[in-house]
Amino acid sequence: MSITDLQFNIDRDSKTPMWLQIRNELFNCLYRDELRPGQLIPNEKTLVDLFNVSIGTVRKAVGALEKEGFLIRKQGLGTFVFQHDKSTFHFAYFHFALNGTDEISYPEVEFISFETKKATKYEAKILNISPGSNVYQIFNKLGINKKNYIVDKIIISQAKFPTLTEEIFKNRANTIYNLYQNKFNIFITNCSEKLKATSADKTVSALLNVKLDSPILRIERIGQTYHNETIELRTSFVHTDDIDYVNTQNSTFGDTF
Amino acid sequence: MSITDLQFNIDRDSKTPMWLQIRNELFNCLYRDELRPGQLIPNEKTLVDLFNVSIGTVRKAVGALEKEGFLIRKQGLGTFVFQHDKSTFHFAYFHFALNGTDEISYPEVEFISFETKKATKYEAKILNISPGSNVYQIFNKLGINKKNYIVDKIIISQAKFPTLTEEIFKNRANTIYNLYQNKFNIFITNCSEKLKATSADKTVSALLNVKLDSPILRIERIGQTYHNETIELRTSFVHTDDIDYVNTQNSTFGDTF
DNA sequence: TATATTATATCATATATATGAATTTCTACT
DNA sequence: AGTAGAAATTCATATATATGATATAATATA
Repeated sequence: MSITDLQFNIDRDSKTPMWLQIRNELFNCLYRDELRPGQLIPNEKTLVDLFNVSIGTVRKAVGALEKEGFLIRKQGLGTFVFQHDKSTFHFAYFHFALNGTDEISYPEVEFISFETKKATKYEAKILNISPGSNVYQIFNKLGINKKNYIVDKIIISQAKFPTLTEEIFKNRANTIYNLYQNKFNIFITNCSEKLKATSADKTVSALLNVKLDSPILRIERIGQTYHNETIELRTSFVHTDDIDYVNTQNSTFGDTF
Repeated sequence: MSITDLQFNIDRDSKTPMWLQIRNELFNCLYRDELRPGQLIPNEKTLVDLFNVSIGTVRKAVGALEKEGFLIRKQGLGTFVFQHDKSTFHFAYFHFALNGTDEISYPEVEFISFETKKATKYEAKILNISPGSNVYQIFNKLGINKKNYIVDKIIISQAKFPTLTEEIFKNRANTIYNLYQNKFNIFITNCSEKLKATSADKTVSALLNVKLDSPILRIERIGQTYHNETIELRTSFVHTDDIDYVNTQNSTFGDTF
């Protein structure tokens, strides 16, 4: 079933503009997986025929999804569905820069452990699963320039990744989100992070080679899909003596929609 | 001298698109102060005549500046230059939410102190002034629901705010950025923040009523103008037991330009 | 005077169309 | 086989125009 076989209903008398209706229809195709990450979407002329509108209206709809980050337009080539990748990961999700610099460098990732355990009450609440159901708990160390600064604890529901094993996780050739996307058909579209200052407990101090009770930046990131289904709870413990968490607002402010 | 009297040169043969040239000309008007915060800019028809292009091209240029946050379009009313205000401040610059919630509430600000001192080497470097030149150092306490969580230290160059006094600062009716904007003609357009975990020193522990060496989130924010001239160095010390620093990426990612 | 109606100004949506730029694919030539 | 050039595909820019939606201002009416 190709997208070009689908029937779309654009209500010309609706109070919601046609371009927005088209944007929503295309968005639905994305999360219903009728358009998959990396895939080429139909060209503008085809979309014009499909939706029976003018090309300007199609361009406005596609432009909105491009601005939101779901589509990537390439002149002379076509429009593609965004996919997680080493190149795209970078700016979107990694917020650390070495002291004194503003450059965000790509982190080195080192696997620590992979285990199955029962979800805590809090984890279950966040992941919207029953307390006590199985989750994978994965630890990684992240570093820059051969020095480790970050311990990552990932919690994901086993039910959503039934075939995941330590081997598959360790042997992935790309980013973790790319693994979710390509092997499990789960596409993380938005993240929100909550930051706190804490101090190093025994585990963290050992892994990061810092003193017990050293100041540690604790980041809790929630990764969600198109319809805000929470997939991943990732807690980072960061030793910030040599690196900063960087957050830049480029313009005065910006409502997405 | 009104903007409508100015002469604009749009090169129709340039490789940079006309809409971008117009966007840049309008942006220049903004930072040259020919269009001031809150001001109504010429309507689309006038801009069409001014730049001698079609209305679609004008709309694309204005749309870009709107997306960047510099202009605010209001249907039926006109297009205005963004201004700092209590209502706009909110989402753009205050990143804290009470534990368990995602709502970012408006903080209560309490003045602590205002003094003139010599810039440290680091402050001078950030503010691009000579070490030892005069700066104002201003302390504030910020709270949510009558409880104080944040101490803010503001450093600004005296040379850029020659007439600023403690009285003027304390008696402002609006936000601090609004004061810069309206009384000193200095408009902060972009901020970048660097976060670290530290621990409470004597001053901070006293002001926030926490134990010495408690974990403290330290945020260094640099506020800049249109051309990235650094105006303000603001360091926040945050007691994060009850509040989180929240950072949300709404879509996969987003290049502004 | 207070309120409802009408007119006006301004941005928003939508169509139709033409030309340009970037990329890939095809084709002909050496 | 390899390369250069032409053709085709696709998105980007730009113009012209018509109609709609929204907010304010002006006017008429009770």
